[in-house]
Amino acid sequence: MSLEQDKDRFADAVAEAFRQSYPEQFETVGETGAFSAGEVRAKLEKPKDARMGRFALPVFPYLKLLRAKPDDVASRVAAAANSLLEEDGDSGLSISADGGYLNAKIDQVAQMRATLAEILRKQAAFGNSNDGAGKTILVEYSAPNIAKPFGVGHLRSTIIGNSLRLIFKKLGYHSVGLNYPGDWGTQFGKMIVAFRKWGSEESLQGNAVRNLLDLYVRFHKEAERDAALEDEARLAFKNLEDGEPEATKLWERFKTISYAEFDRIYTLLGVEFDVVYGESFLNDKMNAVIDRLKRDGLVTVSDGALIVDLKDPQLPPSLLRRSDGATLYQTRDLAGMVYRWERWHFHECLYVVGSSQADHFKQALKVIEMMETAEQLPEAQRMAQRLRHIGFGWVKFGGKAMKTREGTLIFLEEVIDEAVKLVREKIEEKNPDLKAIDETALMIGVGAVVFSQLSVRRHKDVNFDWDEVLSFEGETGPYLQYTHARLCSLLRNYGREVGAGVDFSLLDHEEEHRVVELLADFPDAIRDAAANYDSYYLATYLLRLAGAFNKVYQRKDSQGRIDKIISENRALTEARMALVISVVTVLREGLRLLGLKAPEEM
RNA sequence: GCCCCCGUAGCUCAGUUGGAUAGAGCGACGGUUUCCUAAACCGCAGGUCGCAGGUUCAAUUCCUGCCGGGGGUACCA
Repeated sequence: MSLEQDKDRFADAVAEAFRQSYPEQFETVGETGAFSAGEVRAKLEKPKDARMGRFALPVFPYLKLLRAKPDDVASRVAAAANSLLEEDGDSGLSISADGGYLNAKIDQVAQMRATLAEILRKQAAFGNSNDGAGKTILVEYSAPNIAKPFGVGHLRSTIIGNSLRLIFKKLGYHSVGLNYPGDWGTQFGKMIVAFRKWGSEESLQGNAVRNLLDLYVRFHKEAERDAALEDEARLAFKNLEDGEPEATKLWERFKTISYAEFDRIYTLLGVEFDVVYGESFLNDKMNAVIDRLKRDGLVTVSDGALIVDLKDPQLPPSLLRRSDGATLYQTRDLAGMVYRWERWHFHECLYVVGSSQADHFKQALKVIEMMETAEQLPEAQRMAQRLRHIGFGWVKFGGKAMKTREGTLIFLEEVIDEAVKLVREKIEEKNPDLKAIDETALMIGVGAVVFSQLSVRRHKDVNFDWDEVLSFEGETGPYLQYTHARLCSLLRNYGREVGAGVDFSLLDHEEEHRVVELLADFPDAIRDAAANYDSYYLATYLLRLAGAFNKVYQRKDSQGRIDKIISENRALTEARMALVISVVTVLREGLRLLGLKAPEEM
């Protein structure tokens, strides 16, 4: 009997109990009103404390209608519902009235048998669904800028997007991870000007990315004193866009240097993409969009620039072409949206991009919507409602935003190197005999950095704090990995398969029941993460699961001794190992969905 | 000026379409190891939920105003 089925039976019984207990009021609300099973089902919630019940119905919303006190209603309905359930035979479900709530208690053994058997059978496929069958979802993330180093600021988009891509895949979507590096735009005018003025052949050798950054920062510093530099940069970019050979050659070299850097970082992080194309890929696709918008009668000229007036006092116009004829970021994203729609006909297209660009996406979405409305496209051919900006807060350092131009950014590689170094020291101290020490240190160090980006809801700013990122205790990636490693150690020590005839009733401690409840919640945790486009929900779920298991692991008996998982009692040990296997399975799969590795020893 | 996000324990954050005593981690203090990996576990301490109103049986949650922080506000991305 699954949890969902229990909720349905609860709703049926309670709805009927309401009708029997308050027939007069039932007359007034009728069959589909407040006493219907559907209404009851929709009002179910999770009790604050798991001991109160598996799920609960508050009776407060019914008080006005019934003109009665909460305790009276609850106890009356509970009694009626329980006798209804009993008439159906042994149901494993009972209802208690407590403080105005109808708390549902489920037969623990039945629940454990159902949950653990399902996980043992499905293994890593537990939590899979076909929610997304036949649907394509695009996830754009990372999108670093060429000629700039990969800083911790790019980390969030990369980590969140990579995880979302994996989560949607698990839910049965055709999930396409897309990287869209910024390899075009005025910044290249700046780079070209800076390189010609202060750069040299040597700056493209050695630590080229670092040198390019220095040039970029210097440009902005000098431009503060000399405004003419900005004009020079605009001109240089215009030349690049017009295909000037020398500028194009420089641009190609900047690109080669940067892509090599990105690939190294992605390998380090274990991040993958299905499709990669830069902004320049859209260069020959922008005219078509501009022409299309013109035909739709949406384009006007303003101060020499080509714009779409969004007819919204809250939004500035969408700028398609500057007064000098050059295109903009907005133009390219519009062209990209049309391109993606024509190529994939996606169910949804997600842009995992910082919240500071919220207006940019509002504008672009509005333009698409106006375009599709003007063309009177049928619903099935419209994408405006399918485009979604998945914004996230800044990564700050010392309370301030890190900005490339000001040179106040921290290199991601620097952070990872430091984390790995500290992990290595810790392993040498605690587990010096570990064989794959380098690989393990890398998995854990990267895990700490990655998890630090997922432990706060995405729309909030996160403060980059060395001590926090490099902490391996408490609510961290290494905590999850450590719990996983200990579980694996139990499996090695046990060294046998768990047979079919496990007696789950032997798992009779509250701590064990709590773990099973959490295991049963795994599919919901994945759905929550997907529904909110935020892997944070999965991350905190895993922390709860690991915490719950650690309580089992270190539970003490009445004499104050650790009640070990593996003991002389064969049947008990086997039941507990079934639990261990289930937790390992979910923990490993959960970590994978977040983009973390799960070492078996550490 | 206008728009968006944020404001909960000393610090970093949770708080599920409004519900039962506002919860974790870190830090502090006190415990647990003849070791199934102490990167763990237990206990204790710590909050006028920014402020003031309003709606409601019920507000940290919804509405209005104000205060404080951040972001955005057409020829950067």
